[in-house]
Amino acid sequence: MERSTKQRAAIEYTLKKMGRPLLPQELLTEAQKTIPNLSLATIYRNVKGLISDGLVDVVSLPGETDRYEIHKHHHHHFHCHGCHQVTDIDACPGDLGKLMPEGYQLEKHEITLYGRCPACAKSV
Amino acid sequence: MERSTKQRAAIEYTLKKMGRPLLPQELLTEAQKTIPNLSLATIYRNVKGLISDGLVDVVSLPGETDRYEIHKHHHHHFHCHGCHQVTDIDACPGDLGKLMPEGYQLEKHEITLYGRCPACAKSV
DNA sequence: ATATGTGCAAAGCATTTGCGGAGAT
DNA sequence: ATCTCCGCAAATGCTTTGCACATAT
Repeated sequence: MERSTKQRAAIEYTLKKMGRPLLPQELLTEAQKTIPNLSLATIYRNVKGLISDGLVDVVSLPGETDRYEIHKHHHHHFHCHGCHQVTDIDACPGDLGKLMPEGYQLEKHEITLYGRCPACAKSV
Repeated sequence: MERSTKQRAAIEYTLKKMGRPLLPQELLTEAQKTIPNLSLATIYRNVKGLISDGLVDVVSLPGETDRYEIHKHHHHHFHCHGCHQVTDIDACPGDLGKLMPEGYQLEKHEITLYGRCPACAKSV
């Protein structure tokens, strides 16, 4: 049975407040503003629980440490080559079932876009 | 300047022969059939070099160790929830530029499809 | 001959786990 | 009172690195 602790509440609140994918360390630093001696292990344990509950999603990019963000409606991600920041993309090309080979069942999909954000596009 | 060693050749050859994303350990085991005392460190060092040369691509899936595969024409991946095997998808929805917010520059994209392969679809 | 690549073992990180104590029910 | 959760520190697993030797050029 799941208990509600102030740690769990602070972690969920922080993810909700920030609204973008956060690294475990970013999440820790931010949540420590509320609970000073919060530990990284607790971040990991609670995030795992929040993911099981469908409240949080993992954002995993090649060569990058996994980030976590509060669950939103279906969306995708943009990863800037310049500043490495991850941005939500609230659009989707839709039906990808037509890409599937015969016999394969499609359950979900993820799209990651790479490039440069407006700020980094200028400084090239 | 890059040298051509038998280790590098064996690693490239193995990736080419297998034709699917391989875990470092799988790649090591397979390439050791040619070079028995090949080390994992050499796998990593050479794979990194092959990636820089554009000969190999990283296939990164959430919660999974990165896999490596020989560079092919543009394609995507399907990840089976049942057997965890990764399959190439030789199709692409094309122009995703329309998903981009104003001012963002799109350089490339990756699509990962999740579901069940024919074998695993039956056994549910 | 020389500089780069290799194997081995140790070091680095991100993440997980064991444990005694704190806190929720 | 009980059982789960927390903080801390140690452990784990993947990847990188330092070093002495081997090898391609």
